[in-house]
Amino acid sequence: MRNERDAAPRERSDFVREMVREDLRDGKYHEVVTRFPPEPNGYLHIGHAKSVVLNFGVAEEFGGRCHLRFDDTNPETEEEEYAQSIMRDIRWLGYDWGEHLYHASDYFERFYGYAVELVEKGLAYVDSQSEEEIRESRGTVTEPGRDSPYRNRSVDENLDLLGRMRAGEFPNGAHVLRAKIDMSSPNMKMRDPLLYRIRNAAHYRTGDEWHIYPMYDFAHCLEDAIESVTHSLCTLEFENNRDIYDWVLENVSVPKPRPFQTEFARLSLTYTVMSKRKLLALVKNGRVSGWDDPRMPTLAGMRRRGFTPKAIRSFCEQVGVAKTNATVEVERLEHAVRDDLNTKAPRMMGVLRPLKLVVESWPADEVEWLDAPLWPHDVPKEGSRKLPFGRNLFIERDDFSKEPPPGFRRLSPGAEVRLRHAYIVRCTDVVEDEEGRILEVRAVHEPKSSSKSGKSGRKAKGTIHWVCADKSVEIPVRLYDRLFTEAYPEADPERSFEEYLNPASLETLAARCEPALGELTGGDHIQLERQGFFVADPVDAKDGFLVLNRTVPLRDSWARQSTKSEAGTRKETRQAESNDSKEKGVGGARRAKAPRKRAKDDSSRERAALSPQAATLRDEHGLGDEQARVLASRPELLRFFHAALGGGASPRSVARWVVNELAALAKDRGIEGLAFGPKDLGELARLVDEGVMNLRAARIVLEEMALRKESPLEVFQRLGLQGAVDETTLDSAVREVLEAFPEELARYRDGKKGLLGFFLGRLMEKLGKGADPKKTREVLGRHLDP
RNA sequence: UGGGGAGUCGUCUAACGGCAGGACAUCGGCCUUUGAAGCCGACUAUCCAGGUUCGAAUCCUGGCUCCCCAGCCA
Repeated sequence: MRNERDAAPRERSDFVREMVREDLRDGKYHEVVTRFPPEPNGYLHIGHAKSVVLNFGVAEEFGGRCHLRFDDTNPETEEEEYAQSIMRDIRWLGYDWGEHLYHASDYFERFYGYAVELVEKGLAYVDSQSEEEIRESRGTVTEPGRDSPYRNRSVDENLDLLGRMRAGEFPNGAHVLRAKIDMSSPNMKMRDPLLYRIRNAAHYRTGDEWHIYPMYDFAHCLEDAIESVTHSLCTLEFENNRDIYDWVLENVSVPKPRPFQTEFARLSLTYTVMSKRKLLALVKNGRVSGWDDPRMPTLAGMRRRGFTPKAIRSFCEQVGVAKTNATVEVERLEHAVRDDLNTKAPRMMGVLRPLKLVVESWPADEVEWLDAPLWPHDVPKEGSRKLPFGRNLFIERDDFSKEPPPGFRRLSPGAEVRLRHAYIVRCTDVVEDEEGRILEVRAVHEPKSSSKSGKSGRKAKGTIHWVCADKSVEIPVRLYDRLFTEAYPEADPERSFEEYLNPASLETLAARCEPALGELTGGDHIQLERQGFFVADPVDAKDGFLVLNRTVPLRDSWARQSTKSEAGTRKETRQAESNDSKEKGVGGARRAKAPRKRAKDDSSRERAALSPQAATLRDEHGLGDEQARVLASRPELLRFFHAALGGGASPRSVARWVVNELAALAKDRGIEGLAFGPKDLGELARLVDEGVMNLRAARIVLEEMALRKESPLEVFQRLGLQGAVDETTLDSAVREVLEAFPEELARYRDGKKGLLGFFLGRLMEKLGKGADPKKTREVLGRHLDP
């Protein structure tokens, strides 16, 4: 039943959803509760959007719910304004937490109760060392820490101190509450982590009620447990914190079933930075106009930039969820934006850098109002606007060239071009000033080529946009580009990311636009044909004032092509340099690449010679080098090997089972957790040696044996693995399989030999678990290549 | 050099011992009153080395590289 290839496309899945599905199936939970837990100390960015989409998405798909919970445990950085912006952004993205809005600060009293519980159990203590002493006695990653002199205070003293900390009797830093775990734990996070610190500061919600505030590691797991969260999804850097998460929940009385933490990779994007700290720095240093500057990767910025919630959501879904640290190319986001806007943004015309075009054949005082559709032929939407045409027009400076490069399909002396939605014109003259700057272009129009006359029989090789000079409106336009010049602005540890700010990330111009543009209101999306998608800035749109922000330019294969041919002469040199620059390039684009290549060289070294013990093992028992090496280095496997010997199987086969199969099984359960012993394994090896069962069947048997105490032969018989298949049944089975997959067969005969495995797989399925793969393959081979 | 994670086209991501697939990017072509969109095609990948297996991206062993952890931040 693996023929999903022809079935409906598999629903989008990832390791998180798979885990949730299993948990539900296994009855670990009966409902799914996730949460999005921002700290209100900054604005949400596209990285948070990934988490929002994941958490709300998973909850929705499994019929559960997702909580919005403010993780507001640090009074010094958090503000109501941030909380408001976060809620606004999540709603804008299209998600609704319903009644499930929570605050860690609402749980402060309960946290305190749990702290008291830990103290009473002797699992937490008040430490009165200075911050410095605590840091110093924590040890390093390679050296264990030392116990605090206050570690063994009595429960009563701890309780007393903790109560007075709460009451505000001490200055900041005088004491902390710590969990009593293990100062020599290899996991730094488990070296008596801090649970509470004194902060004599006003909290934006609880005011002066508290003088102690819980730390993340103490609070977060409790928040999840209190809310009956099932799947606590967080980013990879919290992997080390998972041990404390579990420790706390195992040691206090929280509702069951308790939540479990799972980590996934946070989102990084090229040409930007994504940490709140760095974004805050950009704001504070005035590098951008604020958190909602359209160049910022914040949701507020993207909204002003004209990105749509739908685009951001589908982008997040497309990049997927995994555990690999990865940086997504910003082009992917841009693609999602264009894809959405393509069917949502009506088309209009505006000239960014105007050049006067005089249609000499058109009467000076005559204006024709054309009817121009708002949508291209492939967007199934109705609607049009009135577009004035006259003698004096503006066209884009880039759309005229006195000496056109090859392939130029726009206006040039003597050449014809179509004016979008209007007439074909031919350039008759160019007016320049003394320095050769082009002042205006003159042309004549072809009256019979009007767009409204349908197929006029005339074709121009290109089409350009334009506006009527007298009837146009001037609108300020902001052209946004990437905020940084480097794909990985944080890659160089020697330099600040701010050194890579793109000086040209914002260009403001006064565009000449067709009259319909004047009707726009804040938040409206449009496409300026041939240029890009734009949005009427929703923040600056006040009192009838209008500014257009360029959301994203259109793809421009001409620009790509022309820069390429411009650089044509340099091409060879660049090619020659490319190896060199790849090695030392500043661009982090290659930063993961270079080391990878190096790895290849390093590991192709000869492997160290066999140890004396391994050599003895090999010679005494006739083992392979690899088998001997593994056995010699794993005492528990070696013991098992020796104990399994003597049952009649060849030492080499026994070694094979021990080294390959036993090692794998013992990985999760441990050798002691296995239901079989050395003798059983030896017997299995013998049965294979003697041809009673084939290797494939034996592996299935072994898996069963690991779970339940049962002899190899018993399992073998119980599962009906004796697959003595005679030639004729084999033959007809092969025929049937080949007939069932005619397409694959054709491709195989066409040279796609990899399909042999595909057929064999199907065959083995058909023949049952006991079938002998060698024999089956032989017969299959005869049919495939007669 | 302690512990915890991760390595699949340029980029992101699938394949749960059986056809290395998709998307973005790139490059061609078709179409075109947007050099857009759309359509068609091409290109390029399993970190390395051994081993097990009829068959390995997947299992075993070893190595390499990258990320995270020594805040009274989250």
